Amino acid sequence: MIKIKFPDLSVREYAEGVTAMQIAESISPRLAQEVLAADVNGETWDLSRPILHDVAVKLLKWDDDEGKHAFWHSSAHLMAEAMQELYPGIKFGIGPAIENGFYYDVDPGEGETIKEGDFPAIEAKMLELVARKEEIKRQNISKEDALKLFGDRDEVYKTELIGELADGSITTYTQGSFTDLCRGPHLPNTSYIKAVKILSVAGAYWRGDEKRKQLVRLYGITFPKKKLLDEYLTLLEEAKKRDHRKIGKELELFGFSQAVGAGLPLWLPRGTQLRLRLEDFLKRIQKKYGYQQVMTPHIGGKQLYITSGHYAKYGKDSFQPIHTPQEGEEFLLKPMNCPHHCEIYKMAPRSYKDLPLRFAEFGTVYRYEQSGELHGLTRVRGFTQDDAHLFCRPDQLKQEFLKVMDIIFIIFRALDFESFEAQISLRDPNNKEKYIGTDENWEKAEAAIVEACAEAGLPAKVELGEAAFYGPKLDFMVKDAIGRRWQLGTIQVDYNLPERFELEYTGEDNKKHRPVMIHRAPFGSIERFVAVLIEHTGGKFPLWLTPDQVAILPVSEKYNDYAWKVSRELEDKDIRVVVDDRNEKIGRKIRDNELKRIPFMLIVGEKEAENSEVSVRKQGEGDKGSMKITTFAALLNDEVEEMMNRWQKTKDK
RNA sequence: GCCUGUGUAGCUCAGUGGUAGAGCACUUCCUUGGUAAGGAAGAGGUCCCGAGUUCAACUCUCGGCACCGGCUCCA
Repeated sequence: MIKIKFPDLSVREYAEGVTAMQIAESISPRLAQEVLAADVNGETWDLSRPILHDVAVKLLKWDDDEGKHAFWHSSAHLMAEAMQELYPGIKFGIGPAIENGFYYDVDPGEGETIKEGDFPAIEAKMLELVARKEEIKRQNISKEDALKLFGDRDEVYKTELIGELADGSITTYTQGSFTDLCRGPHLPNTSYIKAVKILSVAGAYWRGDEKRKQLVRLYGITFPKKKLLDEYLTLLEEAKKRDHRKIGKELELFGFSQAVGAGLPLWLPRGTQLRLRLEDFLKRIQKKYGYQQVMTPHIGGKQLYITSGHYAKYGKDSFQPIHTPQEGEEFLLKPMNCPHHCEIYKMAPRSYKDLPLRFAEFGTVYRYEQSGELHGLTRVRGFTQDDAHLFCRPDQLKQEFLKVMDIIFIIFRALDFESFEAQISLRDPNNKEKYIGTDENWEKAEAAIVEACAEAGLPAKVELGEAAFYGPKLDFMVKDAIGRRWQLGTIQVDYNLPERFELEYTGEDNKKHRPVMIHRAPFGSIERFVAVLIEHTGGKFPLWLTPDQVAILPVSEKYNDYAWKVSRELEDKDIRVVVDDRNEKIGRKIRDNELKRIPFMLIVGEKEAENSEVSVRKQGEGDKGSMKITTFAALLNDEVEEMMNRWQKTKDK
């Protein structure tokens, strides 16, 4: 007998070799129906894998991420099996579960491809295999057998993967006629999968390497109930309505013109108003934090970028130099502001007493992005960084870094950006030639970031190889409407550019010292920030308004007639806030009436309540979304102090 | 840059080998405080661009561009 411990710490005895499925059956038939996989001592196992020792077991269901993961991983195999039947000679790459669903990379053979029109046939075949209720069997095999098994079938991608695995650690999973190299875990059989949907097809390089063969990647999703699939598809539809490109067009915030060029946004009057509001907001915060505004030109001499190292790194992949007609000089459209700010630093001899110096600029930069990369406002070729460069003494570094973090948190808090992820981006230690500077400088810079995060109590994920070529970064990632992650705020520690630009200050000891540089942009780029902001609020974010465009009308049953009159008197206003005193009916009446005469209006719940929300609605359309009235009012009136206090309160908690 | 897909009125989209439609929006007039109202008239399109096939192309073929979903990249 062996002892099985459960999450509630209870312990039961079972015969040696018991499976998680048998355990589930012993608890309840319902559980046995719902369980998908099992957590065995922290590892996810198949339900049918015999348990031989005393262990802690947690039975995983659809609601557990690991349960979903097993479900979707098996679904990937199911799709592969279907394709194997439909496309003889197809070769398989990898097919993992992902955040929402799964994909499989396949090579359909020379000149062959799989198109959107083929999806229904694959889906039908998958459901056919589901109906067969094929058992999914796990097997341990030797490396030699694995190489032979997949080699015989000419599965070149699989054999490449097997070649890198250690003998003894190789497992395969088989269902019907399909066998895959796989670590698992998987569902007991294919019949768990009740609803399938192939979502999209894309090209994907084998092992993510641009120089290797491009495979066909099919994305799909499956569910244990048909209803869940419908709900998911509805959710996707809803998310698409929050797309910043759609809302940006509807609300006339920004646009693109083919004549101007791809990836070069045009800010329309309303969008510009919104953008200026955000810029002003940040400027006011920065003023309180001792920043000085500077301004630099949109081009810079080529030598500037040779000095910084950017030319060697990105010169070929940038907009090419601009030449003067007579002198043959070369200028680059500036892809970043750092070199210009370094030159500002050098305009005067600096003393240790002058530091830190904080130069801020809303600097518009131009980067050549591959055509396929462009995406709304989130990835463009011309954008404005809310940039600043801090030059400080080494002993001031951590304190300055923490203060920058504060600024980012004030902004995120003010705009209700609760769900961000912090990422520490370090260099790839196996690929040091991609970076400039000495190991010593890198170690110092990386340690500074890690320490600052620890001190601020900020949980951050560490990613190797994601650093800038001149220094490590702390990045703040936020998801868009359909779950894509975008980098917004960034703070970078840099010991290298000060060296390259030979920046100095005179120390207390009357000797020359090298300052440390912090690059930082809380929004990242204003374009991207606005995009994500729109998607988070569903565009219910009427910050393009100026205070004189807004009227606040108190509305309740007894104010009905009054509101009616006032709304007529205020016809020249672009927008007004209706404070709906908890009377939804009246609110709706006024709202609809208003819509006849004004382009936008805001509907508010209780005026004083902290959680009260405003929403914006365009004539002829439904509600677009909402934001907290307090946030709205504070931003509208540039109440920076208020925003800073709100963050301080959060921090104190 | 690479692999699917899309590109028709301001917006959302339908459509055909014989040179274009709907709804909403827009303009004018009438009607109307209870409500994104109703009625009448009207304006608006080198059907993304270029080449080819054809008596004839918005429609078919090829090339380009832009956009969408991914891959790669992202200072």
